[in-house]
Amino acid sequence: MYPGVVARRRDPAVRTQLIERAAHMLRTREPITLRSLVAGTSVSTMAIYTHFGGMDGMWKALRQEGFTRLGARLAQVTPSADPVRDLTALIAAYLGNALDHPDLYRVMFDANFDLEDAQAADDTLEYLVQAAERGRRAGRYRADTTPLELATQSWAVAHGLVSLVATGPLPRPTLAHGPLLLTALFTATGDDPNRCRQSVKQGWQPDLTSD
Amino acid sequence: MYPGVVARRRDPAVRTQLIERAAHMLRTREPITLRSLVAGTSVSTMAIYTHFGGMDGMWKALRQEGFTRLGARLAQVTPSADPVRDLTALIAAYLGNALDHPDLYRVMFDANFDLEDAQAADDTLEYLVQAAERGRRAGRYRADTTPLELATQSWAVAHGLVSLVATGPLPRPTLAHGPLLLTALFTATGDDPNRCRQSVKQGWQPDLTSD
DNA sequence: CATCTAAACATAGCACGGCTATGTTATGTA
DNA sequence: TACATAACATAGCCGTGCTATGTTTAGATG
Repeated sequence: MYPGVVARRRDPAVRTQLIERAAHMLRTREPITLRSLVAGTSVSTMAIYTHFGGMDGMWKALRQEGFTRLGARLAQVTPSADPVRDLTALIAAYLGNALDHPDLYRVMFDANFDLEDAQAADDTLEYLVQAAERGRRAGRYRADTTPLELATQSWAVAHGLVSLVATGPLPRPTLAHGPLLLTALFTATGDDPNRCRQSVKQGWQPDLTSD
Repeated sequence: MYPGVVARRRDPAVRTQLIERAAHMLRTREPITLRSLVAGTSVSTMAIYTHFGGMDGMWKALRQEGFTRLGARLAQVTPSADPVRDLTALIAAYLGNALDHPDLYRVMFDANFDLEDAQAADDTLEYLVQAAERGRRAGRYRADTTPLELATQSWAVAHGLVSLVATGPLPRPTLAHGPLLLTALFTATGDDPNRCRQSVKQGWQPDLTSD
């Protein structure tokens, strides 16, 4: 009788509000439960089910949000004429993000790593790949290492260091090993040692108060 | 009247049984809850409280167990005349352990990293420190890097790589970057490039079917 | 060996967690 | 304006960790 009839649309603002509140509760170390999350908002517990399908979906969306924020932070790194400096700066930004939001960082790598949009993780890696690609074109790396490989290796080093510090047993000064590790990696990939040290030194400014 | 009286002692076998069952449930992906853990055993839920003080204490003990197993695996690495080979072999064993028991590995680095005995984590690190120390004495490394620093750096690299593979988004073949990363690190610390490559190649045999 | 103490142990029930069933309301098309 | 549909509110279910309480048992003492 009314064939093309379409019902009430869900309000995207509710979804955003819930994710932002969850991120804030994570930051302030409040336990995030179905009821505590909706408490203080104008919506009921059912909102979590209509917008996320349950708490699992909410955590998934929160992981997604973490990658989005990381991507935004990496985007703030302005490319220069020195790709090695840039790649270092990207890694430093990665560390800064993890240190500023350790709980969110941990959530990002939780539970089977299922994201709503797996592309989001690839997109952040792409920042590193791009810098590596420019480094390869600039002749700073040997051709037998692909940009993706170098980006992945840089990521592994950064993740290992920062996760052991931000959510692990190592003390914060351990981060000072970052430049040495990156220099070791870049040099092993073909960059000139002295030039590499310079580039890494210039790029290594982990801004720990941005967001 | 009976001043020095001592009451019934708790049975250590119960504690061991519960931890082993928890480890097994972790391996078989069964959800570990207070009730599901004691189900199938002859003990009641109260046993978790007398032996661990609650589920938190049980997880803590399980983390401890993880480090104990890791230590046992590292102990299987027999030292040779080549300390760089040995350090590489230790890292390979570390990776093998994490890949064999990814869930236990994740638990080990969960939640504020509080262990029953913080020494256990240091003890496993000590294996790496010892190898690094022997490497320094053999003149393979410069004196401006302490054995603890080199061990920590090796750990960070290994942890970053294996956690992104075992419980993260990277595919398993990514582990093949291990030798390159270690060679880069050891070379940057002063080892001769060719000799280092040899040592790493000899040490890199991640036995993934032990335990 | 009998006795008494204290802790291990079992049982029952609490508060809170995620989730679902069901009723109500708002939205947008016809 | 009428109606179909899905967003939304409410209430209650089951499973969770935990605690209160009663019972049992190991073991030192005399």
